[in-house]
Amino acid sequence: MPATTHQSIRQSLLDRIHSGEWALGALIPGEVALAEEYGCARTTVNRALQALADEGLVVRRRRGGTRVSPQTVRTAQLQIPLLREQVEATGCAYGHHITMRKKKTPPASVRTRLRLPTGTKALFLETLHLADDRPFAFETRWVNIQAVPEIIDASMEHVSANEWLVQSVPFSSGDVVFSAANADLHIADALDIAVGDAVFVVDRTTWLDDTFITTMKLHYRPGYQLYSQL
Amino acid sequence: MPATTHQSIRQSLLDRIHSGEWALGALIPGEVALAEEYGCARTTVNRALQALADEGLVVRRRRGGTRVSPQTVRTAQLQIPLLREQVEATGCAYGHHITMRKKKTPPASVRTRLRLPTGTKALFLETLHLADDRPFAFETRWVNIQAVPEIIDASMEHVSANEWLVQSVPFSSGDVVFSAANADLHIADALDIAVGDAVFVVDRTTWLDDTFITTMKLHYRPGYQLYSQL
DNA sequence: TAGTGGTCTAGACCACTCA
DNA sequence: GAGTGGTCTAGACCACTAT
Repeated sequence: MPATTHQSIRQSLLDRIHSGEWALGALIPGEVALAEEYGCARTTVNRALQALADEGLVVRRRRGGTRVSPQTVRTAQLQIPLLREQVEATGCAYGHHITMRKKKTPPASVRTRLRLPTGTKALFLETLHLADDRPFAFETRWVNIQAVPEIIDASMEHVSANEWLVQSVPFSSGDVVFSAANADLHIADALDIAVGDAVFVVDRTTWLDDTFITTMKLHYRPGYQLYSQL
Repeated sequence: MPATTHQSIRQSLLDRIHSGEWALGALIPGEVALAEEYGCARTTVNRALQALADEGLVVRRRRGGTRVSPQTVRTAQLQIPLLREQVEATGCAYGHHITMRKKKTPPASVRTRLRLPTGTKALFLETLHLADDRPFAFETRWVNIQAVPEIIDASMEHVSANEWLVQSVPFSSGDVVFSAANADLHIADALDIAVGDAVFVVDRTTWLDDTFITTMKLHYRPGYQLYSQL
């Protein structure tokens, strides 16, 4: 006897979509009909369909009913784990080196993007992340001292700046940009690779309401892959 | 007077987290307490907290209560739009060229990964995607003819293989891998760039239950960025 | 074992939008 | 105007787990 939980109904509906019972773009029976078919309350069916809608698998409109999403492209969930976890997941020992740490005035390009007043100083950090003592990723970071004054006194010996911030400061919004670049001399030197080697680059900036918290740029050693399930 | 909708409660709870009322890792009042505070049914509070839990902002455990997630790293939602949409979003006209299309036996490396029986033929496609008639991305793709026989007769003049598949065939699971690579001669030639230039690479494979549907590899022209909100 | 979240129900009203 | 999804409520029982 099948349980009539919203999860089991979600799965059943999913199966029926995959089986071809409802083609891409086709109309699905209404909530009341499905509730009767499954022998449960409409609320329960609603919840199952809501879940599918959140995942982008169906499209719902009042009066228009529920349709199977006409396109199969979905949004991928990206994990973005801590660097330490990424390294440890490969079975290597994680370590890091702070190669630079100083208060200074950010260049105009950075300052305007972060909406900092002219003349403001920010904390600049360069960190080399290691896997089994070999370079894994090179990080450059700006931190807003006004927003996170505690960071000045934080010891970064055992916990990287990334990890310290993630465990200490909330943020309300942020963005990530992924790209590929040829290593310049500075990067190549830090990662111990050849100039021109293709490196995977991640740019991340976070905000708390309208105050800038931190921005970072990560250069991964060649061979790095970012994996995601659909 | 504030409406007591699950959305407004979600927002209010979010604000209280951002304001520091509840620090990272701190315990949030129980559902009954919050329901009383907001003057609504527990179900409504539950829904708001569920939403925050789905987004990874809070962690909930029976008997243990609800806590603000101790780490601010969240999962990013990646859009993965159609190439045509990516191109048109930049204000350019989209076009594509199929530079190769033939049935052939995939190499062992591909065959085993896709769990195809030895000797099986599959459809191999090479497509050049254009923005304003200039190369934008180069795609190589394998399609399982057994799973998608209709593709043999599909005209690809006006709709790319990518788009045709996305609009015609559902899938139940898939994976995406992002990486960076130096362009080899073949890629450089197709994209009209120099050998060694860093290209952004996307690998995507989709399945319907346990049958392989298609796998593709996309090489983007230098300068391409993948953007995502946190 | 007690307290928390997880879930289902039955009923109700509302908001949107298609015909 | 009618039919669909969107949502809230009040109550109930269950499942897990910290103490």
